[in-house]
Amino acid sequence: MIAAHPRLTDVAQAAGVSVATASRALSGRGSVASETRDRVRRVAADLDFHPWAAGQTLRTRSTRMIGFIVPDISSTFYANALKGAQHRLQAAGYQITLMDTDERPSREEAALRALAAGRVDGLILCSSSGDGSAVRSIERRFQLPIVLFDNILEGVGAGRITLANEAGIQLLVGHLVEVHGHRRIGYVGGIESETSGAERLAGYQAGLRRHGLRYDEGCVRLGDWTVAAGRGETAALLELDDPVSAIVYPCADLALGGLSELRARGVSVPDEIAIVCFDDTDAAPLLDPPLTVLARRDRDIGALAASMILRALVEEPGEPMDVRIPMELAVRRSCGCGQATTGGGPAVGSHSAGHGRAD
Amino acid sequence: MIAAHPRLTDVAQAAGVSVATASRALSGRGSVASETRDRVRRVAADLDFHPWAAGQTLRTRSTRMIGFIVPDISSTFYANALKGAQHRLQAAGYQITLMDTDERPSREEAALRALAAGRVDGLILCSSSGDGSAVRSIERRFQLPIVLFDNILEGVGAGRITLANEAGIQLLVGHLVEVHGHRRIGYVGGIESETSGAERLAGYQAGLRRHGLRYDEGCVRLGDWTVAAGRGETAALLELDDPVSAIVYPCADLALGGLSELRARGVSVPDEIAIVCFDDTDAAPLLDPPLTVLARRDRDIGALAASMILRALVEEPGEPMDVRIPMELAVRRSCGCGQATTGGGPAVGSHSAGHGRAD
DNA sequence: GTGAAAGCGCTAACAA
DNA sequence: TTGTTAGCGCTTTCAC
Repeated sequence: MIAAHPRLTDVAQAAGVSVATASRALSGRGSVASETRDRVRRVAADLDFHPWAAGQTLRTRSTRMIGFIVPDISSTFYANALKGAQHRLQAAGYQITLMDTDERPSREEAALRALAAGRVDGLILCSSSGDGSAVRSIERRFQLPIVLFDNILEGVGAGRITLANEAGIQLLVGHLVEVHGHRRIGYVGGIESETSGAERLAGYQAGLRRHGLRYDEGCVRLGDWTVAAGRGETAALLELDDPVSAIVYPCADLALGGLSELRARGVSVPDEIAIVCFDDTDAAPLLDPPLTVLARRDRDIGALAASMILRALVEEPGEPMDVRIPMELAVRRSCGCGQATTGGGPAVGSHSAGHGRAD
Repeated sequence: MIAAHPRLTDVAQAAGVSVATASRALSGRGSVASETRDRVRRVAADLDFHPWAAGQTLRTRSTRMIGFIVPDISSTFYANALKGAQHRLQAAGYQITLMDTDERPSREEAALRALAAGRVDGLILCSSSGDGSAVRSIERRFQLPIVLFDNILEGVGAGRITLANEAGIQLLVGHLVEVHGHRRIGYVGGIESETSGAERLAGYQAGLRRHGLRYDEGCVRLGDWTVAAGRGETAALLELDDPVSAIVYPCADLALGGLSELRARGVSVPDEIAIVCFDDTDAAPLLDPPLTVLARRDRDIGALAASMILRALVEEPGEPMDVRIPMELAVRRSCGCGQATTGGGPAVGSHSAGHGRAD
């Protein structure tokens, strides 16, 4: 229930003009005598008038809302991306309606439908589904600009932003091989329902190939993208007859679980087993040992998604813009590097992967 | 820009009824012949009709949106609370507009004004401001139900939820004194602009008092609520002539910074200095040593806030409901306890503090 | 049980 | 430059 606040008619009346003039005076569109405009604005300020969104939306067909759909807002990557996006959108007069899908494709689709039905002007979608058909139909149906973020779906999106998943993992594998001489490297990943998971696994394979190492299916364990799975799959990897000397984790939770399992078993990291991780987090430099990861600027990435949406909102639907976010090595100690910083600021290495724009 | 989807008139026309009947058939309010109702609903489904929010809002004065204002959504506490709140609100047909204020009171006020102007039906506010006057004026002005969450502001709020800050910290201090025999305990906190910070500091003081320990101002360091400040203030604490043997941290970031500083200086935790922390996080059990903290059910707390808002939305504005969330010890190793789990599930101790409801 | 019509607050086309 | 007016999509009286 929304209660009485001053309406445009109240402002108009108090200023002794018509609502049309009041509207023009406040919006700046159309011509108004500067004297009148000032008077109307003064009155509006006195009355603490704010135009009622529903009226504007009904008339202009714009909600000034952008939907942001994420699998899990408690992931720092999405949270920081959201902050970056919000910052930019707010500057452009937009607000964010957030939907957390708990990684469930069914909820994602429900979120999509709920928002598409006139609640938002555009959508930033971090899909956790592998199936783009729902998105495609909604994009067509509602002619709604959708920016795909983190995970790509085939044939959809007014813009797409992805991390350099494959190149990033190759960077990690390369570091393990070239700097530390590992020859048998394991991979504990999540089941790849979406592109980013698949690309990371592909990066692992390509990394091995590039360094002339044999790809052994037994060294790859895929489960959920959770701490618990990280623990379990790492345990499974340790049972191997011919054990690995290093493990690559494509996400923070898996690495946390893996590290916990290794510690529980008394396996020394990085002396007995080295580990590296795709995601950086606040805690990563403070773990024991500090985690070697890939660094990126989460907030900027979110801001970029926001810019893409804003662009799609004003421009004709041209070619979808495809951006790959490059990754950089943040070398710490879990890879075996000796005297790297234990502090917070990621010690960013000199290698970098990915390129600014593809397509 | 929102594009053409079917309107209620389209549904009505296709079903051969008036818009009024179509509206009644779909909403279930008013009487419609069951045959007619079924026909209309079938047609609506065929057309994939979704009522356009702005029209409903304009007419009913309800947006079915709840604003959620947080200082920092990348904090897992707020993120999980949001998830809990969203879950409950969605079930009641509401969505969430999120505003992250980056801990800036000016942004908080801007968020408040932006949302109050007809964009939301109610507000869940995690304030980072100590001043309730802006909130009070908005609450009055717009007659908007506001649930205060985590931080309390004087004389405002249709409902208030706080953690048992004081009792929780006392639990931590009590554990350090009773179980581990510490007599000189430091506190590295944030500058208390809001109630929860002040209550935690008060809990520290009360904890000392209860155990007959002298309160020494020199053992208390207050800075920002950040990792960097945790590092700096911990360093300052270590410079003391008469050093402390344990440190209490009232939030996760401060503890992370503190732990990092201690490690950098080669101070062994918990042998030389024991530490405990108010906040639990995913990483806490995986740090070295695993952090002894207070456990709580973040999602449930968010769901509770949502319930309060929903209640305020339907009921007359009765007495504001005041709830304190009790805290429990999750004993790990940073306090000096020996063989506690290193794994993920918090090893919840038997003590608990706080009570279900105050007022 | 159903339809006609009014009106929520706002903007924009048109007239003056 | 300003006012009059229509109408966005929906719900809800009020007649029938």
